[in-house]
Amino acid sequence: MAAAVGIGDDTKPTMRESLVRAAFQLFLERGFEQTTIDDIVSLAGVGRRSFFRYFPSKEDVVFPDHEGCLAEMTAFLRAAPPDGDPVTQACDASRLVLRMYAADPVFSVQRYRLTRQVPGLRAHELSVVWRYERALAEHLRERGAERADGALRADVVAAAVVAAHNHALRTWLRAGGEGDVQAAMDEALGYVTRAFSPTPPASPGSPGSPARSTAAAAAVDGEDEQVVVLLARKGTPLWRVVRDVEGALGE
Amino acid sequence: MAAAVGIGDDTKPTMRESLVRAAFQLFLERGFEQTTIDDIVSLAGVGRRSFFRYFPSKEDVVFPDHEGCLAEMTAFLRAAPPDGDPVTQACDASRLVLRMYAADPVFSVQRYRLTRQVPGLRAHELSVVWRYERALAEHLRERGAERADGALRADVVAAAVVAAHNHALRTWLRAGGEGDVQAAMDEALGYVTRAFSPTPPASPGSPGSPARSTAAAAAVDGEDEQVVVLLARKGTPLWRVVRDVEGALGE
DNA sequence: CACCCAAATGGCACTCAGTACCCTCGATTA
DNA sequence: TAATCGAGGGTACTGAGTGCCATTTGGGTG
Repeated sequence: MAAAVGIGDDTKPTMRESLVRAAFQLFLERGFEQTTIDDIVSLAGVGRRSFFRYFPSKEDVVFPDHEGCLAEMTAFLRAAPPDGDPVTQACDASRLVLRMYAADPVFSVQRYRLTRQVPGLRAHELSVVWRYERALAEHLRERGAERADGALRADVVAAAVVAAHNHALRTWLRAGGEGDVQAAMDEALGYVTRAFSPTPPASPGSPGSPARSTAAAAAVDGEDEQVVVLLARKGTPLWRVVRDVEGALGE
Repeated sequence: MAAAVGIGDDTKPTMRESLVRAAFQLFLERGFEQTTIDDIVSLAGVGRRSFFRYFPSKEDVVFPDHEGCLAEMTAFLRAAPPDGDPVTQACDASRLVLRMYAADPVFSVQRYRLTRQVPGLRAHELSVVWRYERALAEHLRERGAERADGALRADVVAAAVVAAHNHALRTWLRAGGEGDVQAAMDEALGYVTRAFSPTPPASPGSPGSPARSTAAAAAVDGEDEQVVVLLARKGTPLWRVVRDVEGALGE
């Protein structure tokens, strides 16, 4: 998943990149509403019709990578081991989204400031976030179907995970992208998992069942501690690595 | 707060009521997107300009009473006793919103079916719900400022309350407005209050505390392809593995 | 090289939401 | 009666988004 705006890329930028770059330049220097589609496409030097081939609406150009990120997240959830803790998996899925933001802090902060002051963008962001939340809730519902209140719990936990995620993320964005997002996210998600873990989960390093060895990852019993060895080609999709290593780590 | 559409009201309907009535008639018989503002105002027998005097957008006519309901809720929260339990107050505030829906089940069900199948309306509803959630979060933050994690907790609890509210409400709406909403709402909100009760289920060995220094990853150039070797203790939190391996994988 | 095909792009015209501005009408009041 | 004021109506405009068709581009293939 290349950076949102292909800075430092000496190859000819794609149409998407040109449009995003032109749009953000204008949005930042004169505002979202004060910028028309015609302004964007004329700065990018492309036809007006092309804009709507790449972005269904003016708002979508502000979130150019969310469609792919959502797909990545659903793939991650689908590939999650059925015997793992669904809440933990949901948290890990939300960390996947955080990665996208953290990959380009400057861009993320610019976008945050934009969406904060443009009501139309805030509304659009809500519908984006809503899709993540639905994906999490669906996963939790499927994996927690044995509970009597499974559907309710799924909705509530998904909302809580998203809220914690947004809290940590926005605190970081408000601070201009300075500081340790990961740590803040860990704390926020930890708060959620603590609230929704009726049975205190086994502490890390539990001498549990032997790990199932996958094609890529395997557990090995060392002298005094078990370790996991993972081999993966460079460029392997992260979710695939995660899936393979997750079982071996034994939760 | 009078019913949304003044049925059985023998006085001359106000402009608002005429517009809402005409709009819903057309939305239900030919769909939201297939209905233009001109259609609505000509059916209502008023000028086109008048529509936008009463509703800032076409979507707003579908939620004619939310502005007042939100004001009612914020007033309720502001008037809540300072020594009460903020979470309980937030739940009660959400019950206030439920009352608005339950006051006119037919209208609520019609609107639900409409918003479910029109993306634009769903997006608009999200921004409406978002304002309720912000109001709850603000209240929780103000009333729970003594906690260290007050702001995080406020966001998470507000999201959980709203999610529980929506779960119960939508289940009822999906069933056509039949059954006891109040009971379902009590159960849903009870689930949230239990999860965030003043005495949390203190879980020893909390999963939030990350194990230190457990994973390491490095990229190695092989004969014909690069591979990544990962070593990790069993039980290492998955997110930590992800963090360590993602750099090595080189995107 | 000529040709062709398919995808990508550009151009044009159109619908419709939303806004700015001004007009009319009727009721109240100085 | 004149001045005022508020509710509503009318007109024209901007700009987002769409459908349709022409044009270009970049391979293959004879």
